[in-house]
Amino acid sequence: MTDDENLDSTEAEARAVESRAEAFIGVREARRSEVAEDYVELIAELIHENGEARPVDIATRMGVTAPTVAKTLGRLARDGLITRAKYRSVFLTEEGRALAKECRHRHEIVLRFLLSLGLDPETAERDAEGIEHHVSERTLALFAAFSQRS
Amino acid sequence: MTDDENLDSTEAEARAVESRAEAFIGVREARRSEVAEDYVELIAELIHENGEARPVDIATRMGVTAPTVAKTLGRLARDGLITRAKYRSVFLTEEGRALAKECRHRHEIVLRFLLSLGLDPETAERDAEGIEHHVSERTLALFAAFSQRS
DNA sequence: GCAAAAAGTTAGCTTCGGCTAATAATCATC
DNA sequence: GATGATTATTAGCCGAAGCTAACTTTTTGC
Ligand SMILES: [Mn+2]
Ligand SMILES: [Mn+2]
Ligand SMILES: [Mn+2]
Ligand SMILES: [Mn+2]
Repeated sequence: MTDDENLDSTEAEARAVESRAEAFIGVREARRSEVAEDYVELIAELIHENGEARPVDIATRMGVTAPTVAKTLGRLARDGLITRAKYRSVFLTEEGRALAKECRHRHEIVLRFLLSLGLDPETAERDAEGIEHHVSERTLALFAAFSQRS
Repeated sequence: MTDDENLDSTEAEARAVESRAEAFIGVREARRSEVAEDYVELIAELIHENGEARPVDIATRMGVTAPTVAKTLGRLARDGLITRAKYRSVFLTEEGRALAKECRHRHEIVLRFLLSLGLDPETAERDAEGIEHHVSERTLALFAAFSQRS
């Protein structure tokens, strides 16, 4: 093996390592918004169906306790996704509404895709709830195209 | 609307809420093992390729700092997935090896599936790294079948 | 309109998974 | 085999996201 080859393979290896690290970094970044995404999506749905989004309804649907919801809503408010008044229901900001819409759209595409693959609705819903947060724009487009075509 | 209808729709609604909550609970549970899964998978790969898994190599590939690796390895050891001696490389336990094998298998199926859908390799690797942790056995089987067939 | 139930909040605890700074051990090189 | 570079560990910080217990406010039903 020449020195040149050695250098080349070392550099190629370095690029591979770097690119792998970037994948993990990207996943960690996606992870950071998962909870916020699920909350705004659910809040939008509750407002649409019930006229309002009450913490108690968020809690039962998310399968967490009321204090957990309270704390999370605090973060959402801090991040400009919702507004709220003490002991009152929650409202989405413009930004929150935009995020909710985007999340609902993504959720539906992923769900439809899994269903069109032949998955049962229960499992499809369960898997979609997790997968939706880790699907790039490109993948989403491929999912949508597949469901359409099939 | 009769009382009966009212009761029925209320109970159906309650079941829907319950099932939704279970989906979120399932996703949260999957989330709890994501880091461990990625680590054992990587450790197995490093041992296979380099003969040993050094914290520094784990760190560069995961895109985190050395202390983060040290702390995570502590949890993996506590959970019986690895063994280690101070200032030495890491080894997988029987259980760790089993988990690594399972994760590698799942990772490959998800990756191949995304590639066979027509996704570019870079994005496929990135998305697979996140999606793999949220794919049920059933979905995995469908993914595998699809890649096979196409 | 009051009492009980339901809903919401607050305080305080836990674990996880990230970080920096400082220290310690190992390895490589001369 | 000393020493400088690399690698590993420890201590200590932080925020997210869960929980229980205790308290307050609002809503409901008589
Ligand atoms: Mn989700
Ligand atoms: Mn969703
Ligand atoms: Mn992964
Ligand atoms: Mn993986």
